[in-house]
Amino acid sequence: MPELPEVVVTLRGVSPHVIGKQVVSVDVRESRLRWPVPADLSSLLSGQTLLDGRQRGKYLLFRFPTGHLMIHLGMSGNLRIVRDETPVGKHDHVDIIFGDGTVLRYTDPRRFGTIQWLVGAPEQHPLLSSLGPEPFEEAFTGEYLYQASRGRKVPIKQFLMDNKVVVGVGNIYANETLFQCGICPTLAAGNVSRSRFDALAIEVRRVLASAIEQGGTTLRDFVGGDGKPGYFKQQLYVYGRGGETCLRCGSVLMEIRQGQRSTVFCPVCQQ
DNA sequence: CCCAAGACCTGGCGGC
DNA sequence: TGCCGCCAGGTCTTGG
Repeated sequence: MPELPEVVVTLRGVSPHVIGKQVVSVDVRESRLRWPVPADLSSLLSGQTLLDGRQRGKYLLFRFPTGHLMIHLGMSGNLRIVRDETPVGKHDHVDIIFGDGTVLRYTDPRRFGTIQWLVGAPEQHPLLSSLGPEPFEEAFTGEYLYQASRGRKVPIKQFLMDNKVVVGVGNIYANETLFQCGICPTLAAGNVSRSRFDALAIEVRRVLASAIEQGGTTLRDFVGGDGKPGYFKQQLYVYGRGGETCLRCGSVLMEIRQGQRSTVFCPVCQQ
């Protein structure tokens, strides 16, 4: 599933094809996503012009004159551009059809994603109101992480994946950034030093930016808005490599479970 | 408030 | 080839 880089790649891929265009209809073939897709989505959107698209954490926000279409891709979702005659696959749940025959198609086998219609300021929506800073925002600094972590006993890896702390860092990139910084993922967040948080903030930005440049990470089904997979997988140092050797020191990488997610780290490089 | 675990889904893979 | 258990990019909800 998409973490922040995949969401950004998706947004950049689809935007040029749909912004400024008018919706003629919406086809909802399966409304049972994480929450039901609004039954009247077609009548809400039809006739409206898509003004712009942006991203908040892993949420995509498409602005229309009367509100925002908010889309989350869950674990297995993707959004891409097809034509109105493109054959429909089993998990192609929603089509947003524009006047020139362009279709923004939402696909999601596991249906953990969501599509909602927001009226008013998106930041005030319950799903967005308590999100932490964007990793590329100025507010995201080592000092911020240090302050936010005081007194916290959660392992640093889970702290980094907490959307109230910072948005966009999921399981792949949490594993990768901690490796790059040489920080053991099981350390209590509250015990991590200020200088290590400085390095971590820098590394989170660097890893995410690099993944975006590579078109994201494709494990099996992620494709960007242009239908192409991402190539960051070739640059993963630890994720998916438990039991293999560390690319830095040659030790055997350990794999453990933290919060029901797999963590892979080098017991020598990360302490 | 903090933290851990359960819940929601489908599909791919390894093992037998 | 078939079935079974386990695993997967997220995050809300519940319970202690």
